[in-house]
Amino acid sequence: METNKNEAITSRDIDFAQWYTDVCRKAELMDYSSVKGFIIYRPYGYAIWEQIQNYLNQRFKSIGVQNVYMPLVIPESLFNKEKEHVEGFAPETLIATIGGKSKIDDPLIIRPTSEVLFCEHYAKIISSHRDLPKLYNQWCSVVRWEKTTRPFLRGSEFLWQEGHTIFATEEEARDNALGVLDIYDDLGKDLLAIPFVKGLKTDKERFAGARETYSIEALMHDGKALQSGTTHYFGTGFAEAFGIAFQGKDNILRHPHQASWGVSTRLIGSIIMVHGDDNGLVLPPHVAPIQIAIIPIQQNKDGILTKAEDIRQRLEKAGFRVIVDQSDRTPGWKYAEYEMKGVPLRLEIGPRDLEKGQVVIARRVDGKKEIVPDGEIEREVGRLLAEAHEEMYRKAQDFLKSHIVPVNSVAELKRVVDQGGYAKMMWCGSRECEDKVKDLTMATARCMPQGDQHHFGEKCAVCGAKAEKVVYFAKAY
RNA sequence: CGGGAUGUAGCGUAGCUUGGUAUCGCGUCUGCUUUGGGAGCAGAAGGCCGCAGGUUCAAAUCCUGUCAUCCCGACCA
Repeated sequence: METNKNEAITSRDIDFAQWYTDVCRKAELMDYSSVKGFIIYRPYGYAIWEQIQNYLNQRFKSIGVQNVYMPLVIPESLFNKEKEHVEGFAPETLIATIGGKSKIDDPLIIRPTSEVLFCEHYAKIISSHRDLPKLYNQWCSVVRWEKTTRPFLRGSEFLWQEGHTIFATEEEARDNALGVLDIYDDLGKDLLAIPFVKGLKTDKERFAGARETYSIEALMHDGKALQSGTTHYFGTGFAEAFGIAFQGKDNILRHPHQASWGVSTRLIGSIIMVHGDDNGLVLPPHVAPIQIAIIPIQQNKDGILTKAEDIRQRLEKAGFRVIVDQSDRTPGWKYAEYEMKGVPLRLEIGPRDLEKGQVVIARRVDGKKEIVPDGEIEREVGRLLAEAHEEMYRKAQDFLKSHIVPVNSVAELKRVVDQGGYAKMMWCGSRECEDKVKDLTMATARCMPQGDQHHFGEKCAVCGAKAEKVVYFAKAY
């Protein structure tokens, strides 16, 4: 069941939202299901997620994280234990009230996040300082009954990882939250070719139940920000609510400190909207499920397919993800198809190439073609993929940097965010000023960035009081 | 959850005002010829007209409800 590729996708500049939807469907990343907000992750889209999982599993394990799996459902009575947390999620929970044919007395919440399940478990298994720390993570899906949904960006169900860690001291827990934030930042640099702004969330934007929330924020091509991952320091609030305590070496009973952190399939949305162009998806080489698509030209002629297959095997042996498209579509059709799907490199092999002992390699990121001698294919593919990653990261970083603009008034801020990008503002830290900006401009405080807290003014750009923080505002998804 | 739009074959659509059993293009299948930027010819298959009620001799068409998708707001990864 192929969809029709002949119709051009909507141009980004004409209708960015429509372009996004077109790419999601025509690149075969997902399909809609019959229930609002629940999407089908098709093989090509899921394979991108698997690359992200592989990277993070490796990084998580290097800091001592263990994978676990918690139940899908949470009894409502358990969920209600931490007050702020409940209030944060209550409006968007899906609840099961019937089991078999009988009514369930304590209704079961389909997890919107699993804090309370981890806490309940931790309360049982932690009693001594010897039981700490615990660094658990789970890969699962969660359900939040969303009003507006968009593929990958906001779904009623989405896939994610949620890490829930617990430590003896505040310092360790906060270090964990910050350390994983750095891992997420590396994920952007190493895998996704996406530069993030990372920093501390304002109190208003903080996660329900957390003491501190940190986030990585990506800037989409249309100038809107997308929160792409969060980490939280919880303090001892959950531990107190759930009765988690440990006896220290000093024989005193204490509550441990917790952190949690997660990224979701929303990252796929980030990849699409940061790198994509009017020809479709552009995948960063390290997440691309297919890194090289080999297109045989006049494939019925002697030796062409044999050569293509030989090259495929050589590249696979060298560690690349590669396919040969032997279907009987025309070469032009295949070019367009793999461009739509964002495959980083296309390798053409035809009679002329065979004769001269060479191939043609075209890069998705800029369309440039190179002629490569047969004997150098493995090496050149490695170089071209590395260059493509660098090029994509550099382009995204240039775009990000040129869209962070310091402002000294709400009027200036509005101009910046209306045009697209981050307005960088000095802020007194009050909720009133934050709310006022949102009311007047539709922009929200994305974060107070790490590494960009150099004060460039004395006064809050909203109220004129003494400025405490540098904060970035943007319109967000 | 408010405002607007739309659901007809895998995709895009005509038909709806004025009820009579669904049009066209692409895709799919078969065969031959093709192949360096979305191939050509010939033949074929494919439809609970989103779903559920109602009106009627008769409903894609009229009425009611419902579900989903898209866009714009309010709320959130």
